Amino acid sequence: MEVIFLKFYITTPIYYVNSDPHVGSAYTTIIADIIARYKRMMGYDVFFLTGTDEHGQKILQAATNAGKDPQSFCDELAGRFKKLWKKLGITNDGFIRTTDQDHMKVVQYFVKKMMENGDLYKGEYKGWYCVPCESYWNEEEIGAERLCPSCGRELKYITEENYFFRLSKYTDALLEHYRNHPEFVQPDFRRNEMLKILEGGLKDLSITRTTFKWGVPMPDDPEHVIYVWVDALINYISAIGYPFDTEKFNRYWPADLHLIGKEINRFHSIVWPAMLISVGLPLPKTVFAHGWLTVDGQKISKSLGNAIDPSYFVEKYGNDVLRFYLLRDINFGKDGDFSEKNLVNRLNSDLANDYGNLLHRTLAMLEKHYSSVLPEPKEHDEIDERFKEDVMQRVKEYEKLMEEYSLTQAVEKILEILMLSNKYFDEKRPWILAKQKDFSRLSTVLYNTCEALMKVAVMFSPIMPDSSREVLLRVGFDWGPSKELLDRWGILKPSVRIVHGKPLFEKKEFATEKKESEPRMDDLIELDEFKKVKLRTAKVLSAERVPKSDKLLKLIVDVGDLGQRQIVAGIAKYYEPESLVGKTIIVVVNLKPAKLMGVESQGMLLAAKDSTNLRVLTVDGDIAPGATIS
RNA sequence: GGCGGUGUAGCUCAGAUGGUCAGAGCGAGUGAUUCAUAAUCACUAUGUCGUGGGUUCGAAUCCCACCGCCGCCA
Repeated sequence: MEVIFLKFYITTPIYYVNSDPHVGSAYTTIIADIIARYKRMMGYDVFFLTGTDEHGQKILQAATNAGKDPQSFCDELAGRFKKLWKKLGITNDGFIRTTDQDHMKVVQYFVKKMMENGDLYKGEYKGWYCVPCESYWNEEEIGAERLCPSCGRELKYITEENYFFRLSKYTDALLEHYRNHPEFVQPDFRRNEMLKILEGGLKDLSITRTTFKWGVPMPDDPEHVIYVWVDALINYISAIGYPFDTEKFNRYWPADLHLIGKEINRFHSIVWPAMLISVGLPLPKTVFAHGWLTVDGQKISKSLGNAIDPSYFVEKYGNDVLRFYLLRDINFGKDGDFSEKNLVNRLNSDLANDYGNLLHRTLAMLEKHYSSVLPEPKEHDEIDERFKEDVMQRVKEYEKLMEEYSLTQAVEKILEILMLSNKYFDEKRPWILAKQKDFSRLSTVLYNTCEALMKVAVMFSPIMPDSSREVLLRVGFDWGPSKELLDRWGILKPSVRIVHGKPLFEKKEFATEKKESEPRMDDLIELDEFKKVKLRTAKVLSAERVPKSDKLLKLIVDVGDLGQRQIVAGIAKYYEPESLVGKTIIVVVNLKPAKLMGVESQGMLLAAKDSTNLRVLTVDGDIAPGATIS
């Protein structure tokens, strides 16, 4: 009889250690962790791998700049990644470094095998090369400036003898695989991009370098160092024992999911599979290329200084909140914007209000009316039954969505349960039942709400492990989340002791105060937008108070070729009408007319205001009324 | 330059095969309620479904053109 065993091998990219980890790498790793935890909960034997990519010219450069030898530089950076993952609650089973001796041996073994299979040949490369990017560029790609299309730096024309991988040979095999395995590359729009490349035919790939030494030496030809990407990709199999620990390797390979960012899709969806075919290994089941994060609408970049340190958010809001926010607010797969303001919104409304408060109000009543002992549900009606069905339906949908990596949609199902539960609670009015001493119905309401909350905590547990554990403890569980807890209604044992406890999530305020002199990047406007505002100089011909208003003055101004305008302005507290006459002021002339206290205003004058005073803007010296301002 | 995608309420976005598809959440407003973390529940969107044409009895949904943004490739 065949024993069915469920395994799940998931990987993140190995991160390039030329700088500290930022939200981008944290995002990928957190998502992978969520999937890994989910699969474990569902009973899979999970192997979750992450690690660091430590070879190549750029690392060498970064190490040199830091005044360190490359290995100790890498050791330090790899340590920082490990530390951050620990802080983020990442449950990786392996951490691979490409400078591990074991890994380097496997790379050589792998490349040798490609060679034996006739997939490598020595060729001469002539052309433009970007040293920092370790990339070759075609003449057509670089333009007249001869700058690197990727980093913008100067290119060198070089002639180099390299080993090439016969990537072109695998075009058809890959196309075939794409056709037979529509789930191979996700999301589907990424798959289509790769298909287009394949349909255009592949070129052979240069896979060694001779200009530096920081890498894995080519077997039997140590003048050559293996291209960093080839080195890096092999991590996915070297980390699980290929080719020496066959038991472990056969257990986990092929990978179920390579989770990556969209920028490295081509290496994972074309180059890597071709390499695997070359040595006769099965291909990973799915490559999922997620989108990029922007921060407050801006691309993450060092020059903008917005490369956020994820630790900041963990310390300020807690790990659960950060993880929840990333899944909830950034539609997994697409690009999305990371903003602290939205994070606080989600924390307050979804977590503190809908989730934490529901738990709190439920447990408070149990404490008060049942001395913190979960009662047995008694009388029930069609509302109770419908509630159970609605919840269980969401549970099933959640499982389905998680399976297909629709993570954001899966979270929405959990939140739907919370909304249903709050609604159920309000419909049933347990506080009224308590006053009426209707314990037969009160017990049912409180039990059902607890059961729903337990399910929510279980569903949330891959995403928010800490708070989920807390909720489970409070409703009387001292063991971890598992699939069984989701399978049917009525898991909670009556008579178990519950714990009321403190609010689960504390609300936060997001300080929006900004220095006006320091506009944030997201406040910037296009020149076009500014140009929409038509400003002119205007000479004040007359000024008088608007009757029955202590704020408004009515001015008649001369705007040169635009004639005279009547402007109503709220400056009466700061100016005597007559003192304005004769002044040349600045007015907006294309503002929609508006009526203030029944008086039409055909424009707006500009004024500067601080906490105590207001002064009308004027011009420096004489200029004709109606002069344009730009 | 080629190919692909996208443009829907203030914000973030859902809207197979054209006909309750004009929606959800957040924010805002009104009401209810008081068990609870000023929480919850109900009700409220006159949105040119980017613009202009076309096909059709009928289009956010199909076709063409244009504008904007994005991606992949070159």
